Amino acid sequence: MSPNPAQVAERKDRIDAAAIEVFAERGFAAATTAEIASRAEVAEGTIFRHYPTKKAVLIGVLGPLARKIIAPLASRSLRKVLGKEHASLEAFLEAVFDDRQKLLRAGPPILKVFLQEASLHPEVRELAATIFEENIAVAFRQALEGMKSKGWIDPQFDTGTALRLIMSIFGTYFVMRGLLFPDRDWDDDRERVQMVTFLARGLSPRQVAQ
Amino acid sequence: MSPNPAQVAERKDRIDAAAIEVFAERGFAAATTAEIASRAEVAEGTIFRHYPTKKAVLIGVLGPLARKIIAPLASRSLRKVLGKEHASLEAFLEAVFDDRQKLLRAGPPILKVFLQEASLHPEVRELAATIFEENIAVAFRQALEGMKSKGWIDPQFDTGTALRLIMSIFGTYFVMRGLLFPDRDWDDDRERVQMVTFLARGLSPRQVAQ
Amino acid sequence: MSPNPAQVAERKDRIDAAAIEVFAERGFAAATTAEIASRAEVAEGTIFRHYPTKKAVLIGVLGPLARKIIAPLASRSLRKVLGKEHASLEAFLEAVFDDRQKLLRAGPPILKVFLQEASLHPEVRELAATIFEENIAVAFRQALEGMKSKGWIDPQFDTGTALRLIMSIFGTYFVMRGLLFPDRDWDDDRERVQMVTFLARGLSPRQVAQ
Amino acid sequence: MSPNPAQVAERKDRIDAAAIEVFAERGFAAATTAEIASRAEVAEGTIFRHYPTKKAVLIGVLGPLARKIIAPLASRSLRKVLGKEHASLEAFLEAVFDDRQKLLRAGPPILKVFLQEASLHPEVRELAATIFEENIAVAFRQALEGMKSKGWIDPQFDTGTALRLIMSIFGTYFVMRGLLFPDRDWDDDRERVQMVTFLARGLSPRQVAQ
DNA sequence: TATGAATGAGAGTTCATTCAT
DNA sequence: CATGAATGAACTCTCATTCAT
Repeated sequence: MSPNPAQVAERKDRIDAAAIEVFAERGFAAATTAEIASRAEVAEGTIFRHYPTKKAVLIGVLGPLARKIIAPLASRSLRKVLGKEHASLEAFLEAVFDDRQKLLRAGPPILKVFLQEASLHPEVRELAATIFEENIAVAFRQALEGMKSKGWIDPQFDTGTALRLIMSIFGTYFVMRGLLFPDRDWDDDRERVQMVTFLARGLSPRQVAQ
Repeated sequence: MSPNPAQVAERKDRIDAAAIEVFAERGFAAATTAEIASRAEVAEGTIFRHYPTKKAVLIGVLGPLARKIIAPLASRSLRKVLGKEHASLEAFLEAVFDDRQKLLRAGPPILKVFLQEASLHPEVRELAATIFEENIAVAFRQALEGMKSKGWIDPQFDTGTALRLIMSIFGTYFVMRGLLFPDRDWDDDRERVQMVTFLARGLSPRQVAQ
Repeated sequence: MSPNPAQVAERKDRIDAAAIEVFAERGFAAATTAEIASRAEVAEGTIFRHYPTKKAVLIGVLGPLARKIIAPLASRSLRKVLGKEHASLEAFLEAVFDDRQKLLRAGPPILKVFLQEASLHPEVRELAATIFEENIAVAFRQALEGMKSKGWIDPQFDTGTALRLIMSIFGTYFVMRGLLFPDRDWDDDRERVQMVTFLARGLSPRQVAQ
Repeated sequence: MSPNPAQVAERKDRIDAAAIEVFAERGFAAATTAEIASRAEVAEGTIFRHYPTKKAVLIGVLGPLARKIIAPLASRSLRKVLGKEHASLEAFLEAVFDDRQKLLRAGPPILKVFLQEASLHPEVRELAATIFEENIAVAFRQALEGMKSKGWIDPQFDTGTALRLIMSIFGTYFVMRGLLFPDRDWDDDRERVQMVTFLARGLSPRQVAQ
């Protein structure tokens, strides 16, 4: 009974997608529900049948969509990372980089929204932290622990810190490369080599001169 | 009331300071000229005698203020970095870290504004890039070149890349520590040691067993 | 779902009852069809199968419901008033007061709606006038005429005026007591005595010193 | 400095007057700020420089305006009532009636608003009670006490009750006559005589047959 | 007949900007 | 140059009403 549930869901999906787009382009505060509605090809009032306020759109769209996009990609990544026996720390890091890059090509607008709004809305911050923790950090730390015991990573580094170091290098690169200065000349391969070399060298125990 | 130039300038300074504060707290789009005016203890109309639009306030306040705050601190930092002969790459990196940390304690609101608005306004992005380039990057690269020739940094790293690697590690730490999760437990000393160790090891040429 | 006529009627009754409730609480303009629907446990659209517009709900609900609630109570009252031979004007007025009070305890929401909307909607005004006229005034006037001929009521008072005088005193008391200031301390018995004494004395022919 | 304060005040007065008008015609909930603005010949935004919300317009306009209209008239009335030595209770009541009637011709819209909104908004209710108490009731009760001691009013009536009885009779008449059924045929003089006779007779001590 | 998602006109409110003083 | 009241366009949100199911 009542309008086709599939259509209802499809409409909500269109609203969510449009919202992410507009939030990414304009930022939350400058985004208007009118524009979201028009991109979703939906009446403005329809948005408010699905979310009580504009802010609820932000929160309600970020969580589920992030899980839909990040979770599957993250688990693919982790299968690579954990499943395969990597030949070396470098090989592991290369795999991580490549995977992250694919992830970014899949869902950049939502990531932009996270970056833009995190410092303004504590809810977004916590959401991002939770999603990261659940989908990435846990398994990643496990992998790093494994490498510590193999002697690939210096045990003097706290696992959490090591994770942050890796993420700092790759994350900053992706943010600059993809969001801030996409028009600069980037030599991805060259940068990747240097980052991986640097990370591997930095994390591995000091080669004692023997 | 009075065209006294000193008063006029002082008023403008109050507007600028108030603007930065409000932009940092609410973000550009959610900031209101009314709040800026009230914090500056100035009539709303007065803002528009100094800037034609709200956006002009953002741009016009970011540049000069950034130069006023960042330039002096940056040059102090560079004098330390370039003037002193550091005993090692680690010593250099430690000095950089400590200096950056002081800088952040001095002017966090303006930095928050840069971070928040960079992805939304190309002008801000370019401004930040220019300021960084002029005040930090040039001299910093010089220092890095010097270390390359001393054999402290592996010449396989492009100087620009090396700079970005260092900034990635420290920058990400400061953003997380100061802006995103200031309430988590942070052991600054422990983290600093690990970051410096990691950076030094990662950048220095591989210790060839000899 | 089912065109079962009993269910249909029952649903309509639920809508009517819910409508009166909500109109009484919020006033017609601030009442929403959504709230009426939810209290009636009916879909919002269902309301519009029974009434073409929200205003039609008001009008269409007030008349029949008023007749259902007021008419029976009023006729009970009139039987008391007309049927019994009262010992005095006071006794008659006491009976009226007590009866009115019971009536008010039975159907206050609908009366509140009448009071609130009468000044705004001519239809409601006319409806109230008609119901009052048909169910109360006619018989009441008859009773008053009887008392005039018994010499209990001064013939100088027009019967309609006398009716209004009685209704003014009791009505104002009930509105203040029940609707406007229910939280004040009211000594109902004391007030009743005074009102009845006052009314009786005011209406009865001047006691000529004999 | 800044726009002429007299003009500002005049504009606010226009808003207040327009608000009362629209509230009286449509009721608070159905009144729109757009209509108030257009009648006041003011931009809609201007209303919100004077009042934070529409509800604040209601409250903020009712109080001062009521004091402006009711207080002077009430005091005039009271001077008549208290200053003059009335020849009889009837004379007193006639004076009251005439005075009230003038008051009603002066400010009916605002009174309509009070009547309409009192049952919906406790603030309005309290406001009305306060204004009535301060401007009318206190002095009126004094007058009634005086008449009790003169033997014009039966001391068995509580003064507050006597006040209510008088107000019930006159008030109900004015509401029906002016607001609810202005189009009926009303013989004001005839009604006045009857009300005054009725009130005087009802309140005065029973003429003991001697 | 009943449903309830969708609609869109219009509500109250905000705010950058203007301008008479 | 400073003021701050006024503006009105644009915003978020509400709600009676419609209509495919």
